[in-house]
Amino acid sequence: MAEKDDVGLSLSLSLGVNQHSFKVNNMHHPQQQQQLQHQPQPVPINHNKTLFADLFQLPDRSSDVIRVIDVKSTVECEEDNGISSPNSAVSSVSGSKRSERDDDNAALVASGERTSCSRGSDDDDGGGGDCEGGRKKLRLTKEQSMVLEETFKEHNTLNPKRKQALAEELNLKPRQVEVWFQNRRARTKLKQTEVDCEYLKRCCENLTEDNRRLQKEVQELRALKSSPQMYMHMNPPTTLTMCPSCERGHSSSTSSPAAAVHPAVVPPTPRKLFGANIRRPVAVNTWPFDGSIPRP
DNA sequence: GCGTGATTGTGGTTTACATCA
DNA sequence: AATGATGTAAACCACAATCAC
Repeated sequence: MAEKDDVGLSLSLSLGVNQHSFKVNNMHHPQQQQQLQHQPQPVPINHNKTLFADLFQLPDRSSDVIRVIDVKSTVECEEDNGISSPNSAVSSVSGSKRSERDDDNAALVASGERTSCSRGSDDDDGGGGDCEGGRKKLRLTKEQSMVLEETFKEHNTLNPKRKQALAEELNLKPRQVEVWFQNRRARTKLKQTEVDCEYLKRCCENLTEDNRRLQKEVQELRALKSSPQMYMHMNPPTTLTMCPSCERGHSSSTSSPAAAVHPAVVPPTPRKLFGANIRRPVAVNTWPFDGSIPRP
């Protein structure tokens, strides 16, 4: 537990959380749902990654390594386990189907019975009284958290079958499992965003520095150009990088026009783009990634 | 104050169904 | 009458924002 959580983040392989573009399993017919459950899970697409890769033309796309943060890096929940037994699951509305929830809520609203405790009909079986005084929150046990966490790592979304199975295994309601996954995704994404932001800041600083240096180089070259004699006696460039946007060579550490003439002298060095000291954060993982993700 | 379970509102997608040319 | 295109409502899921413990 200690090793991965030193900084509260764990880095591993995976895609991120954002998966707007893949909401596939919403069939209402039992038959179709059944079929769906046997289909491979839709592979979420990380837009953050796309953004980075496209914006900065990351060289490393093949690996599709992104940072994914382990929000709940501290799976080691507090030791207050006594608070939460699976059976204390007084919270949550009904089952996994929104229609049920909506119907419940709608019914409550319609009958004017809706209070701050918006628990649905799930608690029909004796939970009705738990509501008084606002919603109560259960605390998942260490075991429940661990199982959820593991499942989340395998895949950060749920299909109905998995949800049901998890709920049964953990003695929770499907809705609770669903909510846990939603919150987990949201908080993972939040952490991811923070890391991305930090990363972008550093990229920006480095690019600014590079820009400053290149401007200086341009000035020097212009000066040289105005004195042809010196121009002829210049040494060849020692390093050269390819400008990713215009695909023309740029001398990066020497100032010679020759660099622009022979851009392929040195292969482009991706690190140049971000500066040598910046390493792009690695994706925090949530599920295994085989690299075969279709891109939009 | 923070972590986290739960709620609410919203948007996107798919399907079934009705209507029309 | 059969058929394909189109519009619409319903159901579902995921997400963002927020509440509350």
